[in-house]
Parts: sequence; C-alpha cells; structure tokens
Amino acid sequence: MSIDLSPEEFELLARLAHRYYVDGRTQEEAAREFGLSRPKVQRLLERARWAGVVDIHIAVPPWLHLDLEDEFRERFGLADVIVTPARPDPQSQREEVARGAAHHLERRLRDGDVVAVSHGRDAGEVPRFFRPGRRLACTFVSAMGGSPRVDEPTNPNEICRALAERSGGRAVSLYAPAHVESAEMRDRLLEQEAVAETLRIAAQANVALVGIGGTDDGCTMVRSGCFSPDEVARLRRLGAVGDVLGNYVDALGRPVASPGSARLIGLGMDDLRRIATVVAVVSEPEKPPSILGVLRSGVIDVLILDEGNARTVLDLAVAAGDAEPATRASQRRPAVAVT
Amino acid sequence: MSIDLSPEEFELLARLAHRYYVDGRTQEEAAREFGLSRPKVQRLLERARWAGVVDIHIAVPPWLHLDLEDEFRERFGLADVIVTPARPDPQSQREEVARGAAHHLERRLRDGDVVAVSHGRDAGEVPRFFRPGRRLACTFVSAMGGSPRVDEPTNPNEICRALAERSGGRAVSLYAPAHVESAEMRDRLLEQEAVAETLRIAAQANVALVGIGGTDDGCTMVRSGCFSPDEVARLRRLGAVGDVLGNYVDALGRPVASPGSARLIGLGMDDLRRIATVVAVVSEPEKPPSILGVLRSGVIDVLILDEGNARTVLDLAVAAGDAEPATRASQRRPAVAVT
DNA sequence: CTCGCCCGTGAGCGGATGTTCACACCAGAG
DNA sequence: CTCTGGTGTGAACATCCGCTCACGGGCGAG
Repeated sequence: MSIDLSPEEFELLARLAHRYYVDGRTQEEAAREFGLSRPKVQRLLERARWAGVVDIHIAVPPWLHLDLEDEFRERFGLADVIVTPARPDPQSQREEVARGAAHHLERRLRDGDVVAVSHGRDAGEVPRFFRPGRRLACTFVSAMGGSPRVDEPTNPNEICRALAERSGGRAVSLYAPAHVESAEMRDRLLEQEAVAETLRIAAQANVALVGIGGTDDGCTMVRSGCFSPDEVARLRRLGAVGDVLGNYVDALGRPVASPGSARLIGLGMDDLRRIATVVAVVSEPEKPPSILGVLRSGVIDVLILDEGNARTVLDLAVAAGDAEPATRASQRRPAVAVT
Repeated sequence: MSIDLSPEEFELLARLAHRYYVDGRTQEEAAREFGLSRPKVQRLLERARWAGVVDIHIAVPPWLHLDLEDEFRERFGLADVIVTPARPDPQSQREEVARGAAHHLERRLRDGDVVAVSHGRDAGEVPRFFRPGRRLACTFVSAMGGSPRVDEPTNPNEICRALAERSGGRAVSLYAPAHVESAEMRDRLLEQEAVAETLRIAAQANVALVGIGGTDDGCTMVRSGCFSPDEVARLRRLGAVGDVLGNYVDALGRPVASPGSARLIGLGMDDLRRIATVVAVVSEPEKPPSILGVLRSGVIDVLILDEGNARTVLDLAVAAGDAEPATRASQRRPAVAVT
C-alpha cells in the first residue's frame, strides 16, 4: 500500500482523504480548500483507495465466509450465495443450511410471490426455521409430485403446507406421484385438470426452492422410489452427476436424459429457467460434484450451502480450470481489507 | 469495536457493509437484496461505522501531523492549519514552515487575489519556495513599511517583489518606513497619495501573509528598529506576548498599545479582520506564547507552524484551560463512496 | 380497554457524488 | 512548423445518498 507514490502525492492523498473521511467535509469543500476541481478530488480519492492510502476494513464475524460467497457469486454468476458455518455432524449441518435458506426466503419473499417447491431432505428442513416476521401473502406450490416411500416432511406438498402455515400464505398441492410407470401414464395424468392446474401455477412461479440431488444409490430420487438404483447407475454411466427436480445434468451442466426421465411429473429445466429466482439449498459431503454440475447448468440463482461443500466445490472448479470470470469487483474495487 | 451487538445484528451489518463497501453495490441494490428499505440500509451502514464493524483507516505519511492540525483547526476555529515536520536546526525549521506557506499560497491563490504582505524572517523565506504552476494574476502589496536596518529579503516590499516575480503577478510597494519618529509625522505620511494608495490597496486585500512576532529583545520589531528594546520591555510589562504587523496583543489576544504604536505605518488589527484569509507563518522556539496570544485575538485564519511549536501551543492552551470546542467531525461521519 | 407517548419506518427532496464528454495541452513524428 | 495521438482537465448530466418529516404500530399508564 501507498507504494510508488511520490512523497508529494502521498501527502496530498493523505490530506485529502483525511479531510473527507475523518473531518467529514464534502468533496466540494475539500476541492475549494485544496484549490482543485471537484472531479479532480473525486479522482484523487479514488486513487487514494487504489493506492491503499485509504483502507476500509470490515470486521466480519468469524463464522461468516463472505469471501467464499463472493467468489461463488462471481464465478458462477449467482445473484446470491450463503455459506453457512461448518458443523461436525450431518444433521446439524443440514439444519444450518436450512436455517440459511429460511432466512433468505424471509428476506426475499414479498406479498404475491409464488414459490415452487421441490422435495428433498434439505428443503424439508427449511420450514422448521422459517419464521417471517409478518404475514406473507405468498403461494407455495409443489414443483413435483410426491412419494409415499419417504418421510412425509420431505414431500413437496408437505413442505409447501408447512411453509404456508408459518407465513400465513397459501399452499397448492400437486396431487400426483413424482413418477409413474410409463410415459403414457404421465401424459394422461398431465391431462387431468387438477394436476395440470398445479403445474401451471408452479411453472409461473417467480421463486423456486429446490434441493440438489446426487447420483449415488442413497440419493433422494432412489430413496423416494422415483428411480431404481439401476436407473441411477445408468444415469451415472451417461455422465450424470446430480439433479434438480429429477432433471439430471452431467459435470458440465448439460442435461442427461434416461428412459425414466419421461415418467417424471414436475417442472423441467426449461420451466426452472423461466423462474426469476431459483434458490438451491444443499448439504451432505457427497454433493460437491452434483453442486458443480447443477451450477454449470445455469438454472440456479441463489445457492445456500455449508462451508465445507463450498470450499470443495471451488477447489473442483479451479482444478477443472474453469476460467475465472473477469470480476467486476476486482476492476471496480480498490484494495479493501476484510477480516 | 463490534461490541454490544447481537450475533444476528453483527452478521447483518457485516454482510451489508461487505456488499456496499467491498462489492460496491449501491444502497438501493443492497436494500433490495436484503429486503429492506434504502433509508434503513443507510441507517444500518451508519450503525456499522458507529459500532466499528466498518473501520476507515487512512495511512498518513509519518512526517505529517494531521491530528495536530485538526486539533488546532477545531480549537481555534481556523480555516486551515499546516504543521510542518520538526527539524533540528532553526534555519531548516524556518524553511520547512516557509515551504508549507508557499504551497498553501500556491493552492489558495486565484487570479485577481490581492495579498497583503508583512515583514519578518519567516515570511521572507516564503518566496524561495513559491512556485505556482501557472501564471497568477495576483497583486502582492506591502501591508507595512520597510526598514533599512534589516536584511533586504525580510522587508515587505522585497517579499512582494519576489512573490510577484515568481508568479507573474504585480507587486505594489509601500514607499514609507515601518515606523517614524512621531505620530504627527506618521499622519503627514499617510496623507501622501503614494503611501495612502498602497495602504488602501492593502486594506482591501482578500489575503494576507503575515508573520507572528515575539516580545523579546531580538524580535523583528526590535531588529528592524521599529521599537527600541525599552519600548518592547514596556509592552511586555503591559502584558504583550506577540504581534502581527506591529499590532501587539496580550496572552488573551487583547490589543496592547504603547506610545510607539501611533508611530507605525501599516495595517491595524481592524484592517486585518476585514481581510478574508489571513495566513500566519511562524517558526522559532520562543514563539508559542506569541502564537497563542495572536490566535486568541481571532485575526488569523490559516496558521502554518512546525510540529514543536504546535505541540507547545496546544499544551499551553490546555494548561490554560481553554474549553475544547465541540467537534463537528465526530458528529458528521460520511458514508464512504466506493467506486 | 383506551388513550397517548415514543420508537422505528419509509416517502420525498435537495445536495453530493460518480460518470461522461469535449477540449486543451504536451510530446513526438513527419 | 504542423499534425496527431495521448493524457489530463473541468463542465454537464444522471444518479445516489443523507436528511427531514409525517405516519403507524407497540407499549405503558390511566
């Protein structure tokens, strides 16, 4: 800092910065005092920050990882990222992530918003921590069908109901299974007005709350019976690394279809892309490849994950040689220390 | 710092400050992201600064003493203060102070300005360091008469000539001695058009460059022969601690007149008060009481002095129990614009 | 239960700030 | 000497920000 400045310039910058930041003069007053034009003062102050003569230091609580969040935001073009503190056991990890998602929704949701909701254990924990301060006139709608084979709280209908209950909003259920036995059956079901109506509402949502699934044999799609272990194995061989609402993608984020894909009832990738804010909440240590793949697909707008996964995903991205995007911040921003 | 904040609030303030200062979002963007109103964001950022979550640090070159300057400015209501680095020997001390004054004038002067100039060794050194980058259409006019008993460069006419030469401006000399042998003679001289004209111009100056004289036997007024040692001794007995342009004041800044006062040719205190910017330049270690007295008279707008004198004068003021003025700076903390 | 005080909130405004643009100055080449 | 590219400057404009003020909701007293 304050390198390659002549003593005269250093003195000027320091005096100017002191007058502006410490004494609280306006740039115009300072300009008059120093015999400069106001734009010149502005440029000098900018240069002072640039050279480190002015150092803006932000005390960040030790459990936050704003730098990680920034890197995610910039690297993957996300609107927002929340990295939650690391926890020793998987369950409290999940709760931490769910709490982050709940808080994010509390801040994000506005009256009139329509939230499409996926299944999953991570999403399923969100309602427990969801406590908006006021009544929210929002609609929570299932973005995919249900399954009798998993715990109630991880079914979309149930998550919607809980979210609506806690916010005073409305829940719209999808009265259909997440998967059926044939594509034909699916098409028949989609013709049912009760089903079509719900999916129409979901497709027009402006917010989505989704989990990110893996491709191991214990993933939610298998646990819920949507896909058999064999089917997931086939998807793996096709390169799939993870899914959102049963829509699988490979490591580069490209869609991977399997015969089973045609038997799913729920929003597709294109539907998701039309939703303004897709919030993904994810925990579990096997997830990094899934997260990276889904991120690369570009459907996610807001990501909520724990510190460990965040670091691993970034490491994977770096190792894969993802070009670091020209960050707007590094161009526009002077040296700013963050603790 | 960051004390007595709940973890939630600490987190919010840190996130907000990070988005604003580091990521460079506008308050409005941040407000949208955090689900707050813009004024609320503004208040939170203010609170963050207040609580020390945001800390703006300015790297000040070690040879500057901006804190001292601030204290002078606030305590004595000065428009500007320059504290120059301490120097071991008196001559380089004087040069340092003169350089500061010269730079200040370079910044301060505008075309059309009229500068009234006093005598003195400190003022006399100013022209050597005065190098405005461009031509200045200014008038430099003697604010008091001359004396054949001191070196040429410390006479007002000569200082004016040198300043004008270096800036491409105009010098207006006062063709009269600084003191005459009787009040009657002074009045007769003041009737001379050449003298009256110059003093009229000086009285209408909008800037003045003055030294601050002491009351010891070696002070400029004695060295120049304006006052005899006896007369200065009498002034001392009357409480005088220093002078500007031969106008003596006591420790509380009140005028002190002596018989000799009526034999001086130059601007009086009231003339000085009418000048918008009176710049005083002073060095020498015996000067602190003189400086304090003159400051208390309220004629000075800009003070240029060395670090040693600055500290001593402040110590004197504190010891004398001068009430510390309520500082505006501590109330007005600006939001920091980061580009 | 009702009233009134008080804190916190968001609209609105005027000043402050960030940015763009045209120009003037300078240096170097033709 | 003239031209031209480059750099730095201040005018003008379009936000952005800080402040004031009227409002509403919560809480304690009556």
